[in-house]
Amino acid sequence: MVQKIKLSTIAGTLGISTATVSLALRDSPLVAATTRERIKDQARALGYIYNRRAASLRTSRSGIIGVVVHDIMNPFYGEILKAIETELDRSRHTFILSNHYDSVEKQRTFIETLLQLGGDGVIMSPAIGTPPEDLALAEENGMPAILVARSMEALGLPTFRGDDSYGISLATNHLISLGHRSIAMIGGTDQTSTGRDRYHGYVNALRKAGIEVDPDLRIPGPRSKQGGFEAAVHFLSLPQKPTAAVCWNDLVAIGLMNGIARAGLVPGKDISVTGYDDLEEAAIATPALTTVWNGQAEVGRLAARALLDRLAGSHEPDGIHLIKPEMRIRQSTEPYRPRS
Amino acid sequence: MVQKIKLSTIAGTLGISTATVSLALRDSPLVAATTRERIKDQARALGYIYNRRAASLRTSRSGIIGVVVHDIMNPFYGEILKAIETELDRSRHTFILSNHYDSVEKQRTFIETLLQLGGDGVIMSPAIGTPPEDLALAEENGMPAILVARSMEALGLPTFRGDDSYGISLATNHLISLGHRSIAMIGGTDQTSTGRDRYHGYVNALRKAGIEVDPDLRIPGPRSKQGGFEAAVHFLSLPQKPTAAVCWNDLVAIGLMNGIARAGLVPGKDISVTGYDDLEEAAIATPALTTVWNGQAEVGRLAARALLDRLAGSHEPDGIHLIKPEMRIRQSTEPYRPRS
DNA sequence: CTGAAAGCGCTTACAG
DNA sequence: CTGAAAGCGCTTACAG
Repeated sequence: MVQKIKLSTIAGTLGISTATVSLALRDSPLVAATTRERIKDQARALGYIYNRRAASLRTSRSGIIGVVVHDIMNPFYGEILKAIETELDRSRHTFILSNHYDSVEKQRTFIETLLQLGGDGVIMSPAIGTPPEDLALAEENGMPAILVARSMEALGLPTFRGDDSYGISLATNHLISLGHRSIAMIGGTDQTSTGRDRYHGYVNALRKAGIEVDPDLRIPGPRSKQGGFEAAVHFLSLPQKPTAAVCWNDLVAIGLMNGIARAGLVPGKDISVTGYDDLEEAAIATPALTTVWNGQAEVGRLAARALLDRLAGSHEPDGIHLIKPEMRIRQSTEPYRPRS
Repeated sequence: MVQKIKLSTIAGTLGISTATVSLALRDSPLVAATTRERIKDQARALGYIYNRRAASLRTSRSGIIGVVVHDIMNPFYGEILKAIETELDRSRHTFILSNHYDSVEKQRTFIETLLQLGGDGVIMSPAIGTPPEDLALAEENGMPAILVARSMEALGLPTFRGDDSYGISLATNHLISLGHRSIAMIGGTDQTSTGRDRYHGYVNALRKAGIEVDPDLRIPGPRSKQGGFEAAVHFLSLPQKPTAAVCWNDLVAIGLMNGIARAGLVPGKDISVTGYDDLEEAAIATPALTTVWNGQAEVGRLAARALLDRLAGSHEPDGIHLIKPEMRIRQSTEPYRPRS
């Protein structure tokens, strides 16, 4: 590295002040167009690199937005992130990403780091067990927070997610309408709002159809392909011999179908399976997965817009914004027929 | 937000200088242990937030490391990233992630942003068509770069990736040893070093076994599940009726198997399929995928370590470090039998 | 072991 | 339309 080029270097070589250079580089109308061009050319020629930390120290805005979710390798979050990225790119913000893996400490460390870097805002899907103070920390230090996919009732922060209770009832009703009566629910946890909502949606749909709810038909836990795959053994050995499974999400459904196939049964034919989310992958699974579109791209896009609007000064109403899920019927569900 | 707490606030309330506070908060032995504790307690009590931009402006180190790959939603990169994250977390570095989607402009913007933020270093899998100047830009401005998964011969930067030519020959030889003679290669591109190496490895393995290479058995392009799925139609209609397919990666292989199943054939039985990478998902695919372990976690871990070592002053030898791939035989490959 | 002072590279009133 | 000067919040020699 040679010697650092800074504003004053440009100003010096051109015989003008740093104030004018600073203004010109940010396209201020206060600087004459010709001067502006001369300055920009010189900056380019010298290989000038704008020092954002200096600027940020002065203005106390950094252009950095933090995003923290459970796991970016989970395509559900991946699809949300992609939408956030698209929206943020457009407004020239830099985003810093982190997984919390549901560790409250890892999440808090991330929020602190973001504050230290002068983050302008944060979009997060809070870790299980997040104490409200951890989110309040952000807001108290002038860093607005927006929630996606999971709610935190205590704080009334702007939140964007799907209507889980309604969505899961769509899947359950679809199976009921095909004649299924013994329907298991695979995966999820009572520790998140999403988990509770989906289980209630499933229970309510069964009750409305006059089907007795058998708690043994619930296999909580799985949230991944691996989890769904492993749950197949448990599912297939249930004495009630369920003919259908409502899965926590597409990953669990695909894993479960793989496990069912491994056991010699045909998913779709022998056992009807529904997913949740409608990941890109759902349509090309074998059999193609019947699932519930959960609006990941919408969630990401709206959350990013809400944050940008807030940073621009407009104050949208807080509270939960629910995206309405939609049924996607494919080949993994078929009319009821008894299991041998 | 209330009024900002800074070093001088702490110093003021305690009646000492900011120099002492600064030293104490970073555990300098220059400050007496009792003073240090008193200062730390006060910092905590006041809710002090360290201002990294100010510190970074002064020290010209930021603790930020950039990582840019083709697409973080691709589990191949996801597994590399997870290993990088683990290694970087340990040394209290913050990492900024970006996709370039093989857009040279998006990649350059990212490098520039990183320089503006004072990034300490960057780990990247360069976009197709990256001009050497773009990487030189980083080095020239004092930001060391480490390459993963893809090479850029021109610059001699430290590079960590699998030995593609050797790895693909493992898969090809495995199929040959099962008696297959008509073996297609699905996916990949000649525009990356990886793509060229894998195709050559496949061609060489066939030649060594005395099998004539038929260029029509190559279906270049696919790199995703969707791509593999769509390629199935083309593959199944090849007049040569190949009985096996060496796939560009696990995603293509899984997609291809889904496509084969959709067409009424049984992947593994009717058509043997190999993947590449050994993603977590390979083992639970149906049938379980025979593939080549490509050492993603190793690549990520070693690249992160190499960068941290360089930042700590030690200068490892540049050049390409190849991870040796290993065969993972599962159920998607079986002995040859003619196609009807 | 602790303090006074300069300086990192910007931006922003304030003058002219 | 342009310039001189202060200040953002740290860290680091340098004194004592």
